[in-house]
Amino acid sequence: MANTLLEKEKVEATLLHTPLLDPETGAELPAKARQVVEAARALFTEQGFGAVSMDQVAKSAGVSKATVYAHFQSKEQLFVAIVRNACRSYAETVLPEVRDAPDIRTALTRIAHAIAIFMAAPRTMAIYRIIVAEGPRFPDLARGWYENGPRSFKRLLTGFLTEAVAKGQLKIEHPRLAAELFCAMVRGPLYMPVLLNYEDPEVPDANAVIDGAVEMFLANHATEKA
Amino acid sequence: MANTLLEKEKVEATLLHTPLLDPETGAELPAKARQVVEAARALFTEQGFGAVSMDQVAKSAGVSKATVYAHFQSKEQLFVAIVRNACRSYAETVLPEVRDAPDIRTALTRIAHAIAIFMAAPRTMAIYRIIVAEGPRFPDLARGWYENGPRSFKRLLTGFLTEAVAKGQLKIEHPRLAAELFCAMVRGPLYMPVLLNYEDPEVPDANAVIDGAVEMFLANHATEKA
DNA sequence: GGTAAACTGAACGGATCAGTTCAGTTTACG
DNA sequence: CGTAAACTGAACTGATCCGTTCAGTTTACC
Repeated sequence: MANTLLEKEKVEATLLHTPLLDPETGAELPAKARQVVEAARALFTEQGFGAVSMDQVAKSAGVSKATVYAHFQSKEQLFVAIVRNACRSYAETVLPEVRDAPDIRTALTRIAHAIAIFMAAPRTMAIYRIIVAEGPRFPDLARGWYENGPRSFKRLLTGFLTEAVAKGQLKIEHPRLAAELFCAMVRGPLYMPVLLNYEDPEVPDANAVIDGAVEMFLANHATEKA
Repeated sequence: MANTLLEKEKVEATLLHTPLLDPETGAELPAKARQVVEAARALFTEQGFGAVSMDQVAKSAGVSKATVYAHFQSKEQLFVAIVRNACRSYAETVLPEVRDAPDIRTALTRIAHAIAIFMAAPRTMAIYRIIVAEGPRFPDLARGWYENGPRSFKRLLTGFLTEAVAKGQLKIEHPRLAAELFCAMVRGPLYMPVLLNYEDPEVPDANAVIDGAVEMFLANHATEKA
């Protein structure tokens, strides 16, 4: 399975170390506000937005409720702050490391690995779950998440594929479509069990999915020399 | 785009005409209970489980709240009844019509169409949204939905592919994996905009996705004679 | 050390909601 | 017609929760 430059730890570290920013001012959040955001993120992702009370958030953050409301106008605003911070793009950290892969198959496999690891991260799924659940109530938020997350990643992947075509490593008529299909092949079979917390023994395991997706992709897009 | 035996109307009709059954006894629900389920389904799928009160359900069903509780133990039980009924498998109605397709490419295209139409149905997405949102609170329910819905469909598709292999129309090493990848390619790019109610102009349209998926699939799995 | 800001904790208002109760009305049916 | 079941509507309980208030305490900083 080759060693992947994109270990699980590295991806998760990236997710954890993004500093918390105020979405309005762009400044870093003060300490107490950070505590609140961290606690609320843990609670919301565990139990959902509706199921968590602000008293719980305050208690779990080790802070008085008055302090919570001193930093965040409302429960909704707190939620917005969480998602805004959580979806700041991981994508940039994934693709550059892949550019120096020995061949295109290896590169694609690494990308697929990165997608799979990212998808399987509980935090990713938790945020996704909340976005899906509360999307109708926060349309702007859902849109922001989508643009910073999935769309941003697919743009980068499209760019990568386009470059590979220019280098003669691949032949692709519609790179954007190809990027969509590739992502979908890796993500599709793997995310549902994580989302529902239910391991379906019939679903092929991650490595089989990754290899299958790369195989399928190359069957359609490889150039002769590969 | 060829005429599809699987028109949107037919799929939706199938979804609408499945009779409402009591998940416990299997008997048909009495009239008032049906009203409640229908009203609750409309409200839940529109506003989500948490945002709808039982008073709203009763009012919208044209029924007293006491009657609601005469038929359903609790809000949770009502929800269970809704999802159980909603996910009774649509899959069986989709695949048989495809068996007499003139060639494998046409068959795959029709299947892809059916997936796309089903995915795009607001009712499908609404149920999915609730399953995702409330899954942690109703693990059994989420599992039941998954088994009756996605898994059941993929099993049928796997069977279809296996038959096609036996007939020499396709060559596939792992039919189950192939089924997963095919589904994912069609569904992946198309469902997010519906889910978030946000049309991303960068995402290829449904026909492009369907054709692209079929193309990719056949590039890997077509036999020489195709 | 002193001042201003941030924070605490506890209480409280106002509102919503799940689920119950019940006396009275409608419906189904023999 | 008469009876039993189903249903109504409205009030009520008990609980939760968001968000506010405020007197008192801690913290940061000059």
